Amino acid sequence: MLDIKRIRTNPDETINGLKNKGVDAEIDNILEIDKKLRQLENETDELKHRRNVVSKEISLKKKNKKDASKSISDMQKVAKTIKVNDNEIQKYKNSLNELLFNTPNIPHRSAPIGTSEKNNVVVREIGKKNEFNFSIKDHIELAENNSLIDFERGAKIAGSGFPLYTGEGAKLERAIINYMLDVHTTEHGYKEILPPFMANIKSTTTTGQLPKFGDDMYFINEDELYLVPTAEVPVTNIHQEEILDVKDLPIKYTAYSGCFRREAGSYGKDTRGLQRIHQFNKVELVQFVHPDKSYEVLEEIVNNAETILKNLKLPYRVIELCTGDLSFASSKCYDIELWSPATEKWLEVSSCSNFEDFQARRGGIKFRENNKVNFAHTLNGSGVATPRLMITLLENYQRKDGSIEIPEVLVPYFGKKEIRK
RNA sequence: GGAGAGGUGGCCGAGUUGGCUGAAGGCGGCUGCCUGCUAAGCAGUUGUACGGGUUUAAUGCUUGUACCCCGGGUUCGAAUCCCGGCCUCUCCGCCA
Repeated sequence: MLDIKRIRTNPDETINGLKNKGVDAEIDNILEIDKKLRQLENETDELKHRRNVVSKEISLKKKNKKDASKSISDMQKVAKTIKVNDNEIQKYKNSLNELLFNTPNIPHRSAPIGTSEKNNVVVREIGKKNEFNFSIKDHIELAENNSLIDFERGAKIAGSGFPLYTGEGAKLERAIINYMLDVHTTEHGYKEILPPFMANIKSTTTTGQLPKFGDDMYFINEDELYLVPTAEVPVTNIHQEEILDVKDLPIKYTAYSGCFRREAGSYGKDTRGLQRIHQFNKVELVQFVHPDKSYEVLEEIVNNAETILKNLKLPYRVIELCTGDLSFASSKCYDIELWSPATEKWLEVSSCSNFEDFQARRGGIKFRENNKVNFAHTLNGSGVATPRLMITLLENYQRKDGSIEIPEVLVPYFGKKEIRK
């Protein structure tokens, strides 16, 4: 959520920033409601002040056995006006909030200006694309030939987009998750979290999925709970409505979670195999930081995710998203993409964002420094999501005979050096 | 799912015949005094949000309103009374 005071004092900054994101914000409307709201609040505060004063007088009069009926009848009228005004104020507040909660974050000055992913910038490309001297198979064939994933039975159980990992496939998935968590906790200093896989309306509003993107999530009607689309949601909300001590910053959490996404409206896109699925596993990195540090920390988070890919010796590249491609809540974002040799495409496995105080305002995540309270900055990044990692791992580590080599760092976790049928 | 208890400031904990309680008391925190250092002691101070006025380079000062789980209601006036909801705990049932 944007700071209403900032919009008030510098509306052009907001308008231009949002324009870069491709959004026509209703700033005029926001300012008008804000003005009316404050005016009415002032009037009503004065009435309430009078009521408080006179009520004390009434109390005294009664104590001294004096007649208070005139004051009481006066205050009856005042009370009525207050009630009417309070209702009106609530209406203004509701519409102001609706506007503010639906207004996206402003891009950071350093984000490249552009309208679509075509304007994204490749920051660096690491690792060499493998050269194969045989005709390679794609991940689906590799997974099915080696009995790692049973897509058909997964679909039987829950529908397409719900892969069923079996045998060594299940074990490899688990090895990857464990490996990533270990690196982030022991080498990068994150505290491990295993969060709830469902979150309520307030929590999903904090991170920005609600109110606009509710349709992307699975919703349990009876309990008013969303299945988490990412661990970002539960983990960012750990400190919802808290005032942290500046000494405790930065707070660094890493969390494994299942991720559930309806992917509505993307039928027909990347539907084969693991590319775009409804349930997947991800290890997430979340940090709560001092506002002065958040852009430094964004680079740190990208590096943390890259470490995993470097150690796995998979070729990847880092993309800086242009303003038009930034998500609703983020000010600046890097994507990391892995190279899939079978499809000859780059596949996104991580998205690292700085939200500045956007989520913190929605969720009331603050910190105290020198007796002053301020909003923290929140960031997160995938470290990383498993499905496309699995795709590129299988494809890059396949051998001519159809077997799959296990990357060195995963061997202790997987227990074997190769998968061979 | 059934029965009961309860939700007060950073924490503990008073306050439920409605008014003088933003909230006693204690702990913790901060400031000053004291002290060779530490501890103890003494004095003061100590919530958040949103406004108004004044002021500064940053800041500060002052004033108002709201907040005792959330939302309604009664009343001139509610932490205190009434209704609805949420959450926590205990017991029973069910269950991985």
